Amino acid sequence: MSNSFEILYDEYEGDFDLEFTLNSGQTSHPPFKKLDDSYYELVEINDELVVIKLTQDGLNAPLIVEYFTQKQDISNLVKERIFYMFDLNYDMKFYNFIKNSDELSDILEFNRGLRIIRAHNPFECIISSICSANNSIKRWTKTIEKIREGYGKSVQVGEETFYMFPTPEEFLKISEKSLKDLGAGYRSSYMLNTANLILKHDDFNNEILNMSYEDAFKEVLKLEGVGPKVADCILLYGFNMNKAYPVDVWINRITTYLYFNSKKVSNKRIMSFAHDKFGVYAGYVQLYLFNYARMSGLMDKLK
DNA sequence: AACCAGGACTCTG
DNA sequence: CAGAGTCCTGGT
Repeated sequence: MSNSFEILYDEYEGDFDLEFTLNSGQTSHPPFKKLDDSYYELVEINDELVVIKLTQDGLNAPLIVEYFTQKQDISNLVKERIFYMFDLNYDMKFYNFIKNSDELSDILEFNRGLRIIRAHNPFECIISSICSANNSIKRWTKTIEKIREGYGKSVQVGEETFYMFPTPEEFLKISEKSLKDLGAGYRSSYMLNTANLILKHDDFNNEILNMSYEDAFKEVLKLEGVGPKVADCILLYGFNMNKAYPVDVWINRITTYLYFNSKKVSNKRIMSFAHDKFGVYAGYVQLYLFNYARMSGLMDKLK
């Protein structure tokens, strides 16, 4: 059965544009499935699989939420999940911070309505992030979708089937050869070894969650296939740590363009610069700069 | 058909 | 600590 409700502009902080956000290339998970003018995603709420359908007619328009479930009305829980997923309670001081910066104020306008998308859970985020390393968004998306369709739980609504990312137990049933066949390449063994380690390490997620950003970074870096960039993606999207500033080529290019007069600067220096300069807003600044660098055409010219 | 883009890892200086 | 080569595959 299905239920529905709306989330109105004055219920959340700041601006929100669903479509813009979902298409911004964030590697927390692949884009939601689009059918007609709505976006669908399968989520797990209190051990129950729920298909969520989201519709929004542009920036700050009412977000129409419909969900499909076996049990009764769980609108409160679904709403809570959506607020978490798109960080709808986020800190408005970020807007003021970025608005008052000479280098960043144009970028705020360009990205109006863009939000961080939080991953469904740390495990999915960690494995997906490892798969994103040295990979294109397109190929990464294809691989993750095939992993879901081949090995995750599924729910059917009407004609459509929706898939979860596999749990650690389900994931570890995949052979290395199968993962390679799905396009994960040499990352396959990293993904499997890390999944195995997390499954054996009892309370891994809670331990990370209770650490400072700095300690968590060092800990996640120990996982196979996780370097500085992937570590920061995991902490930002999977563990809600907003100090993370994942530095990929795009972030390196635009940060050096804006703050280092386009000189060559190592990723390591970019990271520590961002921590000093942006503090707790680093994660959002990264998202806004990344999207701007990809979408504005500016970086293509500079290349 | 050769070459490049995209991060992590490993080895070397 | 920095720099270089290798890994896989889709794109030119």
